[in-house]
Amino acid sequence: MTPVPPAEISSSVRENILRAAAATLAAQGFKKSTARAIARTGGFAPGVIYYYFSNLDDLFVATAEYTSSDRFARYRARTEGIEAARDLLDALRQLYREDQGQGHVAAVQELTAAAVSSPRLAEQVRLQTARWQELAENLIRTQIQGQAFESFVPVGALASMAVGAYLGLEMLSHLDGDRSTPEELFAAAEPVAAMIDMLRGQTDLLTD
Amino acid sequence: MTPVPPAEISSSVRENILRAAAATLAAQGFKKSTARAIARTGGFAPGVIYYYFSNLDDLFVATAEYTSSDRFARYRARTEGIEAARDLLDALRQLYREDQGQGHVAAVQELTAAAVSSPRLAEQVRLQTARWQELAENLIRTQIQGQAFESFVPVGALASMAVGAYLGLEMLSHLDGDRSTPEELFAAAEPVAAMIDMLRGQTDLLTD
DNA sequence: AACGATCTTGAACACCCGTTCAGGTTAGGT
DNA sequence: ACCTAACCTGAACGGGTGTTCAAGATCGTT
Repeated sequence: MTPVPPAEISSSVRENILRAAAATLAAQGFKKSTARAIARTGGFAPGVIYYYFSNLDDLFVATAEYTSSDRFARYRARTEGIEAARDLLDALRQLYREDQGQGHVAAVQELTAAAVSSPRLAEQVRLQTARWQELAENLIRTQIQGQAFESFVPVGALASMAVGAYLGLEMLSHLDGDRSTPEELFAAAEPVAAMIDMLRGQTDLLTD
Repeated sequence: MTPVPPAEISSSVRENILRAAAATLAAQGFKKSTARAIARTGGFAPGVIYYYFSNLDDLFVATAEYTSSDRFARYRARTEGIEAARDLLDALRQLYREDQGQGHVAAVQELTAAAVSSPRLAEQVRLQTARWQELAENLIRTQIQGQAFESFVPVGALASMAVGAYLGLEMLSHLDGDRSTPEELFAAAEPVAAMIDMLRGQTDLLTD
């Protein structure tokens, strides 16, 4: 009777459910992501969800973790240690391109909106957001290290802004049904990156 | 039999429904914003919704227009013509404070997420977003007018970024249940504003 | 005072929801 | 061959959904 799976052990089925949940969220939105809809997407019976998760809320919390961690790991690995702002920008542009159409971006957005009515989900989304915030802070710190303006930059706040801009960018792009490329936005960041690289080492430009 | 109200004429009831819809969206999220829930919030019978709107989708499209236009008008009036970057920042900070807790911000967010499954709603949200984008472009253009770097600035892309950051900021703040103030983010923008004001008129700083 | 147009109500309709669970399937140990 | 534990199925349950509509309320005009 409703046995909990032995945790740890197995299972690709669990992951299959998570993928189906993410895909359904991205394609249909939170309201239409019913147990039946998710099951249809994944090609399994609705009942199986309740073998691996105790209820739908549980599934969505797990989905928030799944869709973000996956992506986070790749972002961290591919940006850590990059020193030139130009290279960092290119890396981000490339990562963004790869994620487009994967559906995880849209899923996160739906889950964020859904968080109003689920404290557990809200907590999970906050947690994931904090990880991104920290990653952004590290990237910014690497960029400005040794710059003349290093001590002027409010890193935490700037990181919040960057994360916000990134989320907003995805939001807007998703609104279009992913019709618009974010290429122009990355292009806009290019002069900034160039300026940062140019200033590197010039220590007395803003001390006046 | 289901007569359409003579348009134009009347009605504060219609607005009352829109307010109730926005409030319910903000407090309960899109999924729980049912006809009955909205009616309970507004203190009217569920049936009345269908006298003023042809269905719930219609109501949400109208709500997207209502919550954004209201706010947009105030933003435009209170920022147009401001020349000093510092003053603009203060105006935005003040406007943001006033809107906090009004619920319109959260409502827009819910509607944006809901747009995946409603083409008409998606179209309306896109339309409102375009208006904000245009406002941002005008503000930026005013700020950089006559600056040394005027010709370097990709105004359109920068405006997209600003709108994205603003949306993202609201998203993050809403996630907290509005526990966190965005004060620190505005603080982060202060050095930037100061720099813009400082550079005003110095025409040959970046021509190298 | 009576009327018609306008507005409001809430019970009723068919339908879909999250969740359960008795039963079926599978696979490995003996 | 048989047993057992794990896994999977989908019909069935009570309850909530969007929407309709007959009936009632309201009110300016006559």
